[in-house]
Amino acid sequence: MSLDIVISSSSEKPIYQQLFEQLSSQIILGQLQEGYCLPPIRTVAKELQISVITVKKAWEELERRGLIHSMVGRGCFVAPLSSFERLDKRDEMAFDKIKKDVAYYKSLGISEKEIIELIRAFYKE
Amino acid sequence: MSLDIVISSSSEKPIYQQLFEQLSSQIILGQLQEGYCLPPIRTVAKELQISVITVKKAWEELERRGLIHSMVGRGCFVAPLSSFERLDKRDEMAFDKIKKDVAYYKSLGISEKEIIELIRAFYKE
Amino acid sequence: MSLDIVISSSSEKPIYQQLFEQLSSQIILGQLQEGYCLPPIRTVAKELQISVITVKKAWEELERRGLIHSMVGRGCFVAPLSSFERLDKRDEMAFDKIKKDVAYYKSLGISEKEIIELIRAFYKE
Amino acid sequence: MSLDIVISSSSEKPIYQQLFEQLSSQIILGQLQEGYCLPPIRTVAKELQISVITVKKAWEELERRGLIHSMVGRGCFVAPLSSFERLDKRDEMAFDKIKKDVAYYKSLGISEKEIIELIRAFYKE
DNA sequence: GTGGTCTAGACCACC
DNA sequence: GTGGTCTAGACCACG
Repeated sequence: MSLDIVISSSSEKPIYQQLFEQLSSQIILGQLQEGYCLPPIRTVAKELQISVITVKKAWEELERRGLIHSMVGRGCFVAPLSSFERLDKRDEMAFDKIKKDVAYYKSLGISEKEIIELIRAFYKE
Repeated sequence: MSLDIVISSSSEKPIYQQLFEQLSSQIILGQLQEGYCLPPIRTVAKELQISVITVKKAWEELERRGLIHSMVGRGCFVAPLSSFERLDKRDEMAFDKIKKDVAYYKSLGISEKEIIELIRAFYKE
Repeated sequence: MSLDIVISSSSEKPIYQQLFEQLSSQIILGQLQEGYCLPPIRTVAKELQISVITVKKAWEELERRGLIHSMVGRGCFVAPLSSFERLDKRDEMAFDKIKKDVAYYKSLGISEKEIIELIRAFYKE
Repeated sequence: MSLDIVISSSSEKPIYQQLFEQLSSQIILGQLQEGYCLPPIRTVAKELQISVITVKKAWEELERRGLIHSMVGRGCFVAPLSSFERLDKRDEMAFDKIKKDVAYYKSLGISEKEIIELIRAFYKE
Protein backbone atom coordinates (compact mmCIF):
# COMPACT_ATOMS: atom_id res chain seq x y z
CA MET A 1 0.00 0.00 0.00
CA SER A 2 1.40 3.34 -0.93
CA LEU A 3 -0.68 5.36 1.51
CA ASP A 4 1.27 7.28 4.11
CA ILE A 5 -0.93 7.01 7.18
CA VAL A 6 -0.18 6.77 10.88
CA ILE A 7 -2.88 5.69 13.29
CA SER A 8 -2.72 6.17 17.04
CA SER A 9 -5.19 3.94 18.79
CA SER A 10 -4.46 5.70 22.06
CA SER A 11 -5.37 9.08 20.65
CA GLU A 12 -8.49 10.79 21.87
CA LYS A 13 -9.57 11.26 18.25
CA PRO A 14 -11.62 8.46 16.70
CA ILE A 15 -9.65 6.38 14.24
CA TYR A 16 -11.90 7.22 11.31
CA GLN A 17 -11.27 10.89 11.92
CA GLN A 18 -7.52 10.44 12.05
CA LEU A 19 -7.78 8.66 8.73
CA PHE A 20 -9.97 11.38 7.28
CA GLU A 21 -7.72 14.20 8.43
CA GLN A 22 -4.56 12.67 7.05
CA LEU A 23 -6.07 11.70 3.71
CA SER A 24 -7.83 15.03 3.26
CA SER A 25 -4.60 16.88 3.99
CA GLN A 26 -2.73 14.86 1.41
CA ILE A 27 -5.39 15.42 -1.23
CA ILE A 28 -5.73 19.12 -0.49
CA LEU A 29 -1.99 19.58 -0.64
CA GLY A 30 -1.91 17.79 -3.98
CA GLN A 31 0.27 14.99 -2.62
CA LEU A 32 -2.24 12.51 -3.96
CA GLN A 33 -2.90 13.32 -7.57
CA GLU A 34 -6.34 13.44 -9.12
CA GLY A 35 -7.52 10.15 -10.48
CA TYR A 36 -5.19 8.25 -8.16
CA CYS A 37 -6.79 4.95 -7.22
CA LEU A 38 -6.72 4.40 -3.46
CA PRO A 39 -5.89 0.90 -2.22
CA PRO A 40 -8.95 -1.29 -1.57
CA ILE A 41 -10.51 -0.51 1.80
CA ARG A 42 -9.93 -4.09 2.92
CA THR A 43 -6.23 -3.74 2.17
CA VAL A 44 -6.00 -0.48 4.07
CA ALA A 45 -7.86 -2.05 6.98
CA LYS A 46 -5.57 -5.04 7.10
CA GLU A 47 -2.36 -3.02 6.88
CA LEU A 48 -3.43 -0.53 9.54
CA GLN A 49 -4.90 -3.38 11.59
CA ILE A 50 -8.27 -1.71 11.93
CA SER A 51 -11.78 -2.64 10.86
CA VAL A 52 -12.98 -2.34 7.27
CA ILE A 53 -15.96 -0.39 8.61
CA THR A 54 -13.69 2.20 10.15
CA VAL A 55 -11.89 2.74 6.87
CA LYS A 56 -15.22 2.88 5.08
CA LYS A 57 -16.46 5.59 7.42
CA ALA A 58 -13.42 7.74 6.72
CA TRP A 59 -13.78 7.20 2.97
CA GLU A 60 -17.47 8.17 3.14
CA GLU A 61 -16.55 11.44 4.78
CA LEU A 62 -13.94 12.07 2.08
CA GLU A 63 -16.54 11.40 -0.59
CA ARG A 64 -19.07 13.67 1.13
CA ARG A 65 -16.52 16.46 0.99
CA GLY A 66 -15.95 15.81 -2.68
CA LEU A 67 -12.33 14.78 -2.19
CA ILE A 68 -12.71 11.25 -3.58
CA HIS A 69 -15.39 9.33 -5.45
CA SER A 70 -16.00 5.62 -5.23
CA MET A 71 -17.06 3.29 -8.01
CA VAL A 72 -18.46 -0.09 -7.13
CA GLY A 73 -16.31 -2.88 -8.41
CA ARG A 74 -13.55 -0.50 -9.48
CA GLY A 75 -12.26 1.30 -6.43
CA CYS A 76 -12.03 4.79 -4.93
CA PHE A 77 -10.37 7.60 -6.79
CA VAL A 78 -9.02 11.00 -5.83
CA ALA A 79 -11.41 13.59 -7.27
CA PRO A 80 -10.20 15.96 -9.97
CA LEU A 81 -9.75 19.32 -8.26
CA SER A 82 -8.25 22.51 -9.57
CA SER A 83 -5.67 24.28 -7.42
CA PHE A 84 -8.33 26.83 -6.72
CA GLU A 85 -10.82 24.25 -5.56
CA ARG A 86 -8.20 22.62 -3.36
CA LEU A 87 -7.40 25.93 -1.71
CA ASP A 88 -11.09 26.53 -1.27
CA LYS A 89 -11.69 23.23 0.47
CA ARG A 90 -8.64 23.75 2.63
CA ASP A 91 -9.87 27.14 3.80
CA GLU A 92 -13.35 25.77 4.36
CA MET A 93 -11.88 23.12 6.62
CA ALA A 94 -9.59 25.49 8.50
CA PHE A 95 -11.66 28.63 9.11
CA ASP A 96 -14.27 27.22 11.44
CA LYS A 97 -11.58 25.62 13.55
CA ILE A 98 -9.48 28.75 13.83
CA LYS A 99 -12.54 30.76 14.76
CA LYS A 100 -13.36 28.38 17.61
CA ASP A 101 -9.73 28.25 18.72
CA VAL A 102 -9.53 32.04 18.94
CA ALA A 103 -12.76 32.16 20.94
CA TYR A 104 -11.23 29.77 23.45
CA TYR A 105 -7.95 31.66 23.67
CA LYS A 106 -9.88 34.86 24.31
CA SER A 107 -11.93 33.22 27.05
CA LEU A 108 -8.68 32.34 28.82
CA GLY A 109 -7.65 35.98 28.65
CA ILE A 110 -4.65 35.37 26.45
CA SER A 111 -3.71 38.42 24.45
CA GLU A 112 -3.48 38.51 20.68
CA LYS A 113 0.20 39.24 21.04
CA GLU A 114 0.88 36.22 23.23
CA ILE A 115 -1.00 33.91 20.89
CA ILE A 116 0.90 35.08 17.87
CA GLU A 117 4.21 34.62 19.64
CA LEU A 118 3.24 31.08 20.60
CA ILE A 119 2.03 30.32 17.07
CA ARG A 120 5.36 31.55 15.69
CA ALA A 121 7.28 29.46 18.20
CA PHE A 122 5.35 26.24 17.53
CA TYR A 123 5.51 26.84 13.80
CA LYS A 124 9.29 26.74 13.84
CA GLU A 125 9.35 23.31 15.51
CA MET B 1 -26.91 31.61 42.60
CA SER B 2 -24.24 34.10 41.83
CA LEU B 3 -22.43 32.01 39.22
CA ASP B 4 -22.37 33.51 35.76
CA ILE B 5 -22.73 30.47 33.51
CA VAL B 6 -24.40 29.94 30.16
CA ILE B 7 -25.11 26.41 28.94
CA SER B 8 -25.93 25.58 25.33
CA SER B 9 -27.67 22.23 25.10
CA SER B 10 -27.33 22.23 21.32
CA SER B 11 -23.57 22.78 21.41
CA GLU B 12 -21.31 20.00 20.24
CA LYS B 13 -19.35 20.35 23.47
CA PRO B 14 -20.47 18.18 26.38
CA ILE B 15 -22.23 20.14 29.07
CA TYR B 16 -19.70 19.27 31.78
CA GLN B 17 -16.95 20.71 29.60
CA GLN B 18 -18.85 23.94 29.00
CA LEU B 19 -19.19 24.23 32.76
CA PHE B 20 -15.53 23.49 33.33
CA GLU B 21 -14.30 25.93 30.71
CA GLN B 22 -16.38 28.82 31.98
CA LEU B 23 -15.56 28.25 35.64
CA SER B 24 -11.85 27.75 34.99
CA SER B 25 -11.73 30.96 32.93
CA GLN B 26 -13.38 32.91 35.70
CA ILE B 27 -11.01 31.55 38.34
CA ILE B 28 -7.91 32.05 36.22
CA LEU B 29 -8.93 35.60 35.37
CA GLY B 30 -9.45 36.30 39.06
CA GLN B 31 -13.16 36.98 38.59
CA LEU B 32 -13.89 34.46 41.33
CA GLN B 33 -11.77 35.30 44.34
CA GLU B 34 -9.85 32.78 46.37
CA GLY B 35 -11.81 31.19 49.17
CA TYR B 36 -15.11 31.95 47.45
CA CYS B 37 -17.63 29.22 48.30
CA LEU B 38 -19.32 27.81 45.21
CA PRO B 39 -23.06 27.16 45.43
CA PRO B 40 -24.06 23.55 46.25
CA ILE B 41 -23.94 21.38 43.14
CA ARG B 42 -27.63 20.57 43.52
CA THR B 43 -28.44 24.26 43.39
CA VAL B 44 -26.29 24.75 40.32
CA ALA B 45 -27.88 21.75 38.65
CA LYS B 46 -31.40 22.96 39.37
CA GLU B 47 -30.76 26.49 38.19
CA LEU B 48 -29.06 25.39 34.97
CA GLN B 49 -31.61 22.61 34.52
CA ILE B 50 -28.96 19.94 34.09
CA SER B 51 -28.07 16.79 35.95
CA VAL B 52 -26.28 16.85 39.31
CA ILE B 53 -23.91 14.25 37.89
CA THR B 54 -22.91 16.65 35.14
CA VAL B 55 -22.11 19.43 37.62
CA LYS B 56 -20.19 16.97 39.79
CA LYS B 57 -18.06 15.93 36.83
CA ALA B 58 -17.14 19.53 36.03
CA TRP B 59 -16.28 20.24 39.67
CA GLU B 60 -14.07 17.13 39.80
CA GLU B 61 -12.16 18.37 36.79
CA LEU B 62 -11.70 21.78 38.43
CA GLU B 63 -10.41 20.10 41.59
CA ARG B 64 -8.05 17.90 39.58
CA ARG B 65 -6.55 21.04 38.07
CA GLY B 66 -6.15 22.56 41.50
CA LEU B 67 -8.58 25.39 40.78
CA ILE B 68 -11.04 24.51 43.56
CA HIS B 69 -10.98 22.22 46.58
CA SER B 70 -13.93 20.52 48.18
CA MET B 71 -14.44 20.06 51.90
CA VAL B 72 -16.90 17.34 52.79
CA GLY B 73 -19.99 18.72 54.43
CA ARG B 74 -18.88 22.33 53.94
CA GLY B 75 -18.80 22.94 50.20
CA CYS B 76 -16.39 23.72 47.39
CA PHE B 77 -14.02 26.68 47.54
CA VAL B 78 -11.95 28.53 44.97
CA ALA B 79 -8.31 27.65 45.65
CA PRO B 80 -5.97 30.33 46.91
CA LEU B 81 -3.77 31.22 43.94
CA SER B 82 -1.26 33.98 43.49
CA SER B 83 -1.40 36.01 40.29
CA PHE B 84 1.66 34.14 39.21
CA GLU B 85 0.10 30.75 39.85
CA ARG B 86 -3.01 31.75 37.98
CA LEU B 87 -1.00 32.79 34.95
CA ASP B 88 0.86 29.54 35.20
CA LYS B 89 -2.27 27.43 35.15
CA ARG B 90 -3.68 29.46 32.32
CA ASP B 91 -0.59 28.88 30.22
CA GLU B 92 -0.57 25.20 31.14
CA MET B 93 -4.12 24.91 29.85
CA ALA B 94 -3.46 26.87 26.70
CA PHE B 95 -0.09 25.58 25.54
CA ASP B 96 -1.02 22.01 24.74
CA LYS B 97 -4.02 23.18 22.82
CA ILE B 98 -2.14 25.75 20.77
CA LYS B 99 0.52 23.19 20.01
CA LYS B 100 -2.04 20.77 18.64
CA ASP B 101 -3.81 23.52 16.75
CA VAL B 102 -0.61 24.62 15.05
CA ALA B 103 0.19 21.03 14.10
CA TYR B 104 -3.19 20.81 12.40
CA TYR B 105 -2.82 24.12 10.60
CA LYS B 106 0.58 23.00 9.33
CA SER B 107 -0.81 19.68 8.12
CA LEU B 108 -3.28 21.64 5.99
CA GLY B 109 -0.42 23.59 4.49
CA ILE B 110 -1.52 26.94 5.83
CA SER B 111 1.36 29.35 6.22
CA GLU B 112 2.36 31.01 9.46
CA LYS B 113 1.50 34.33 7.86
CA GLU B 114 -2.01 33.28 6.90
CA ILE B 115 -2.71 31.90 10.36
CA ILE B 116 -1.60 35.05 12.07
CA GLU B 117 -3.74 37.18 9.78
CA LEU B 118 -6.76 35.01 10.55
CA ILE B 119 -6.05 35.08 14.27
CA ARG B 120 -5.88 38.88 14.14
CA ALA B 121 -9.12 39.07 12.19
CA PHE B 122 -11.03 36.77 14.52
CA TYR B 123 -9.57 38.49 17.58
CA LYS B 124 -11.13 41.80 16.55
CA GLU B 125 -14.62 40.31 16.33
CA MET C 1 -42.79 4.21 19.76
CA SER C 2 -44.73 6.97 18.15
CA LEU C 3 -42.83 6.95 14.85
CA ASP C 4 -44.89 6.13 11.81
CA ILE C 5 -42.47 4.13 9.69
CA VAL C 6 -42.94 1.23 7.30
CA ILE C 7 -39.94 -0.82 6.18
CA SER C 8 -39.94 -3.15 3.21
CA SER C 9 -37.02 -5.55 3.40
CA SER C 10 -37.82 -6.75 -0.11
CA SER C 11 -37.55 -3.28 -1.57
CA GLU C 12 -34.65 -2.46 -3.84
CA LYS C 13 -33.94 0.58 -1.69
CA PRO C 14 -31.56 0.10 1.23
CA ILE C 15 -33.33 0.08 4.56
CA TYR C 16 -31.44 3.08 5.90
CA GLN C 17 -32.61 5.07 2.89
CA GLN C 18 -36.23 4.08 3.39
CA LEU C 19 -35.90 5.25 6.98
CA PHE C 20 -34.26 8.49 5.92
CA GLU C 21 -36.85 9.28 3.26
CA GLN C 22 -39.82 8.70 5.54
CA LEU C 23 -38.40 10.63 8.46
CA SER C 24 -37.21 13.52 6.31
CA SER C 25 -40.64 13.78 4.70
CA GLN C 26 -42.34 13.91 8.07
CA ILE C 27 -39.97 16.58 9.36
CA ILE C 28 -40.17 18.67 6.20
CA LEU C 29 -43.95 18.50 6.22
CA GLY C 30 -43.97 19.62 9.84
CA GLN C 31 -45.59 16.38 11.00
CA LEU C 32 -42.81 16.01 13.55
CA GLN C 33 -42.52 19.24 15.46
CA GLU C 34 -39.26 20.95 16.26
CA GLY C 35 -37.66 19.81 19.47
CA TYR C 36 -39.50 16.51 19.33
CA CYS C 37 -37.32 13.81 20.89
CA LEU C 38 -37.06 10.77 18.64
CA PRO C 39 -37.25 7.36 20.30
CA PRO C 40 -33.82 5.87 21.17
CA ILE C 41 -32.19 4.26 18.15
CA ARG C 42 -32.12 0.91 19.95
CA THR C 43 -35.87 1.10 20.47
CA VAL C 44 -36.50 1.96 16.84
CA ALA C 45 -34.22 -0.88 15.76
CA LYS C 46 -36.00 -3.39 17.97
CA GLU C 47 -39.49 -2.36 16.91
CA LEU C 48 -38.66 -2.36 13.20
CA GLN C 49 -36.62 -5.53 13.67
CA ILE C 50 -33.55 -4.10 12.02
CA SER C 51 -30.01 -3.41 13.20
CA VAL C 52 -29.10 -0.48 15.41
CA ILE C 53 -26.41 0.38 12.90
CA THR C 54 -28.96 0.73 10.14
CA VAL C 55 -31.04 3.13 12.18
CA LYS C 56 -27.89 5.01 13.14
CA LYS C 57 -26.96 5.44 9.49
CA ALA C 58 -30.34 6.94 8.65
CA TRP C 59 -30.13 9.26 11.66
CA GLU C 60 -26.64 10.38 10.60
CA GLU C 61 -27.97 11.35 7.19
CA LEU C 62 -30.81 13.28 8.82
CA GLU C 63 -28.32 15.09 11.01
CA ARG C 64 -26.07 15.86 8.03
CA ARG C 65 -29.04 17.49 6.31
CA GLY C 66 -29.74 19.55 9.40
CA LEU C 67 -33.09 17.90 10.03
CA ILE C 68 -32.26 16.51 13.46
CA HIS C 69 -29.45 16.94 15.98
CA SER C 70 -28.23 14.34 18.41
CA MET C 71 -26.97 14.85 21.92
CA VAL C 72 -25.00 12.12 23.60
CA GLY C 73 -26.74 10.78 26.62
CA ARG C 74 -29.90 12.74 25.90
CA GLY C 75 -31.31 11.63 22.57
CA CYS C 76 -31.98 12.91 19.05
CA PHE C 77 -34.19 15.92 18.48
CA VAL C 78 -36.00 17.36 15.49
CA ALA C 79 -34.17 20.55 14.51
CA PRO C 80 -35.93 23.88 14.83
CA LEU C 81 -36.77 24.92 11.27
CA SER C 82 -38.85 27.82 10.04
CA SER C 83 -41.52 27.11 7.44
CA PHE C 84 -39.23 28.80 4.97
CA GLU C 85 -36.29 26.60 5.86
CA ARG C 86 -38.45 23.50 5.60
CA LEU C 87 -39.63 24.49 2.15
CA ASP C 88 -36.06 25.20 1.19
CA LYS C 89 -34.83 21.79 2.27
CA ARG C 90 -37.76 20.14 0.55
CA ASP C 91 -36.98 21.85 -2.74
CA GLU C 92 -33.30 21.07 -2.36
CA MET C 93 -34.18 17.39 -2.01
CA ALA C 94 -36.68 17.36 -4.86
CA PHE C 95 -35.02 19.41 -7.58
CA ASP C 96 -32.07 17.17 -8.35
CA LYS C 97 -34.36 14.19 -8.58
CA ILE C 98 -36.87 15.83 -10.89
CA LYS C 99 -34.06 17.05 -13.11
CA LYS C 100 -32.70 13.52 -13.50
CA ASP C 101 -36.17 12.10 -14.02
CA VAL C 102 -36.92 14.55 -16.82
CA ALA C 103 -33.61 13.73 -18.50
CA TYR C 104 -34.59 10.07 -18.52
CA TYR C 105 -38.10 10.75 -19.82
CA LYS C 106 -36.62 12.82 -22.63
CA SER C 107 -34.15 10.08 -23.55
CA LEU C 108 -37.13 7.74 -24.02
CA GLY C 109 -38.70 10.22 -26.39
CA ILE C 110 -41.72 10.87 -24.23
CA SER C 111 -43.20 14.27 -24.90
CA GLU C 112 -43.70 16.94 -22.28
CA LYS C 113 -47.44 16.64 -22.85
CA GLU C 114 -47.49 12.88 -22.24
CA ILE C 115 -45.46 13.19 -19.06
CA ILE C 116 -47.71 15.83 -17.65
CA GLU C 117 -50.79 13.75 -18.39
CA LEU C 118 -49.25 10.77 -16.62
CA ILE C 119 -48.18 12.88 -13.66
CA ARG C 120 -51.75 14.18 -13.36
CA ALA C 121 -53.17 10.68 -13.57
CA PHE C 122 -50.84 9.22 -10.93
CA TYR C 123 -51.33 12.24 -8.71
CA LYS C 124 -55.04 11.54 -8.47
CA GLU C 125 -54.48 7.99 -7.23
CA MET D 1 -18.12 0.66 -34.33
CA SER D 2 -21.19 2.56 -35.33
CA LEU D 3 -22.79 2.58 -31.87
CA ASP D 4 -23.34 6.03 -30.43
CA ILE D 5 -22.69 5.50 -26.73
CA VAL D 6 -21.20 7.71 -24.06
CA ILE D 7 -20.06 6.18 -20.77
CA SER D 8 -19.41 8.25 -17.67
CA SER D 9 -17.21 6.37 -15.26
CA SER D 10 -17.85 8.92 -12.55
CA SER D 11 -21.61 8.62 -12.80
CA GLU D 12 -23.49 7.12 -9.89
CA LYS D 13 -25.25 4.80 -12.34
CA PRO D 14 -23.60 1.44 -12.97
CA ILE D 15 -21.96 1.24 -16.36
CA TYR D 16 -24.12 -1.65 -17.57
CA GLN D 17 -27.19 0.41 -16.86
CA GLN D 18 -25.87 3.40 -18.76
CA LEU D 19 -25.28 1.06 -21.68
CA PHE D 20 -28.73 -0.45 -21.40
CA GLU D 21 -30.51 2.88 -21.14
CA GLN D 22 -28.81 4.37 -24.16
CA LEU D 23 -29.26 1.30 -26.36
CA SER D 24 -32.88 0.79 -25.35
CA SER D 25 -33.65 4.44 -26.09
CA GLN D 26 -32.12 4.18 -29.54
CA ILE D 27 -34.04 1.00 -30.36
CA ILE D 28 -37.32 2.32 -29.03
CA LEU D 29 -36.92 5.56 -30.91
CA GLY D 30 -36.24 3.59 -34.09
CA GLN D 31 -32.73 4.99 -34.40
CA LEU D 32 -31.42 1.44 -34.65
CA GLN D 33 -33.42 -0.36 -37.27
CA GLU D 34 -34.76 -3.88 -36.89
CA GLY D 35 -32.37 -6.58 -37.91
CA TYR D 36 -29.38 -4.32 -37.37
CA CYS D 37 -26.42 -6.42 -36.22
CA LEU D 38 -24.78 -5.01 -33.11
CA PRO D 39 -20.96 -5.03 -33.00
CA PRO D 40 -19.37 -7.96 -31.13
CA ILE D 41 -19.37 -7.37 -27.41
CA ARG D 42 -15.58 -7.61 -27.31
CA THR D 43 -15.37 -4.79 -29.83
CA VAL D 44 -17.80 -2.65 -27.83
CA ALA D 45 -15.89 -3.37 -24.63
CA LYS D 46 -12.56 -2.46 -26.17
CA GLU D 47 -13.80 0.75 -27.75
CA LEU D 48 -15.55 1.94 -24.58
CA GLN D 49 -12.66 0.70 -22.44
CA ILE D 50 -14.93 -1.29 -20.18
CA SER D 51 -15.18 -4.95 -19.25
CA VAL D 52 -16.70 -7.51 -21.63
CA ILE D 53 -18.76 -8.78 -18.70
CA THR D 54 -20.31 -5.35 -18.31
CA VAL D 55 -21.32 -5.21 -21.97
CA LYS D 56 -22.68 -8.75 -21.76
CA LYS D 57 -24.85 -7.77 -18.81
CA ALA D 58 -26.35 -4.84 -20.67
CA TRP D 59 -27.02 -7.02 -23.74
CA GLU D 60 -28.72 -9.65 -21.56
CA GLU D 61 -31.03 -6.99 -20.15
CA LEU D 62 -31.86 -5.80 -23.67
CA GLU D 63 -32.65 -9.37 -24.70
CA ARG D 64 -34.79 -9.92 -21.61
CA ARG D 65 -36.84 -6.89 -22.61
CA GLY D 66 -37.23 -8.25 -26.13
CA LEU D 67 -35.31 -5.40 -27.70
CA ILE D 68 -32.55 -7.55 -29.22
CA HIS D 69 -32.03 -11.25 -29.78
CA SER D 70 -28.74 -13.08 -29.91
CA MET D 71 -27.89 -15.89 -32.29
CA VAL D 72 -24.98 -18.03 -31.19
CA GLY D 73 -22.04 -17.68 -33.50
CA ARG D 74 -23.69 -14.96 -35.56
CA GLY D 75 -24.16 -11.97 -33.26
CA CYS D 76 -26.88 -9.87 -31.68
CA PHE D 77 -29.62 -8.27 -33.71
CA VAL D 78 -32.16 -5.54 -33.06
CA ALA D 79 -35.55 -7.22 -32.73
CA PRO D 80 -38.18 -6.56 -35.38
CA LEU D 81 -40.70 -4.26 -33.76
CA SER D 82 -43.64 -2.41 -35.22
CA SER D 83 -44.06 1.25 -34.35
CA PHE D 84 -46.88 0.18 -32.11
CA GLU D 85 -44.75 -2.39 -30.29
CA ARG D 86 -41.98 0.13 -29.83
CA LEU D 87 -44.34 2.62 -28.27
CA ASP D 88 -45.66 -0.13 -26.08
CA LYS D 89 -42.25 -1.07 -24.75
CA ARG D 90 -41.38 2.54 -24.22
CA ASP D 91 -44.47 3.08 -22.12
CA GLU D 92 -43.86 -0.14 -20.23
CA MET D 93 -40.41 1.14 -19.30
CA ALA D 94 -41.58 4.59 -18.38
CA PHE D 95 -44.77 3.98 -16.46
CA ASP D 96 -43.39 2.20 -13.42
CA LYS D 97 -40.74 4.84 -13.04
CA ILE D 98 -43.14 7.74 -13.31
CA LYS D 99 -45.45 6.10 -10.82
CA LYS D 100 -42.66 5.76 -8.28
CA ASP D 101 -41.45 9.29 -8.97
CA VAL D 102 -44.89 10.73 -8.36
CA ALA D 103 -45.20 8.78 -5.13
CA TYR D 104 -41.97 10.35 -3.94
CA TYR D 105 -42.96 13.86 -4.98
CA LYS D 106 -46.23 13.45 -3.11
CA SER D 107 -44.44 12.22 0.00
CA LEU D 108 -42.46 15.47 -0.02
CA GLY D 109 -45.69 17.43 -0.16
CA ILE D 110 -44.99 18.97 -3.54
CA SER D 111 -48.18 19.92 -5.35
CA GLU D 112 -49.18 18.66 -8.76
CA LYS D 113 -48.94 22.22 -10.02
CA GLU D 114 -45.38 22.71 -8.76
CA ILE D 115 -44.24 19.44 -10.28
CA ILE D 116 -45.67 20.27 -13.65
CA GLU D 117 -44.03 23.67 -13.63
CA LEU D 118 -40.68 22.09 -12.82
CA ILE D 119 -41.14 19.42 -15.47
CA ARG D 120 -41.86 22.13 -18.05
CA ALA D 121 -38.83 24.13 -16.96
CA PHE D 122 -36.43 21.18 -17.09
CA TYR D 123 -37.91 20.04 -20.41
CA LYS D 124 -36.94 23.28 -22.05
CA GLU D 125 -33.28 22.91 -21.05
C1' DG E 1 -30.46 5.21 30.33
C1' DT E 2 -28.68 7.79 26.04
C1' DG E 3 -25.69 8.11 21.62
C1' DG E 4 -20.61 7.26 19.64
C1' DT E 5 -17.15 4.18 18.17
C1' DC E 6 -15.17 -0.08 16.82
C1' DT E 7 -15.15 -4.91 15.79
C1' DA E 8 -15.81 -9.42 12.98
C1' DG E 9 -18.15 -11.43 9.56
C1' DA E 10 -21.90 -12.07 6.17
C1' DC E 11 -24.16 -11.35 1.64
C1' DC E 12 -24.95 -8.64 -2.44
C1' DA E 13 -24.12 -5.82 -6.85
C1' DC E 14 -20.75 -4.66 -9.93
C1' DC E 15 -16.58 -5.22 -12.92
C1' DG F 1 -11.48 -8.80 -7.41
C1' DT F 2 -13.96 -4.24 -6.05
C1' DG F 3 -17.29 -1.34 -2.92
C1' DG F 4 -22.30 -1.36 -0.63
C1' DT F 5 -25.32 -3.00 2.82
C1' DC F 6 -26.68 -5.29 6.90
C1' DT F 7 -26.03 -7.92 11.02
C1' DA F 8 -24.82 -8.93 16.17
C1' DG F 9 -22.48 -7.55 19.88
C1' DA F 10 -18.86 -5.02 22.51
C1' DC F 11 -17.03 -0.97 24.98
C1' DC F 12 -16.90 3.98 25.97
C1' DA F 13 -18.51 8.89 27.02
C1' DC F 14 -22.25 11.41 28.64
C1' DG F 15 -26.28 12.52 31.69
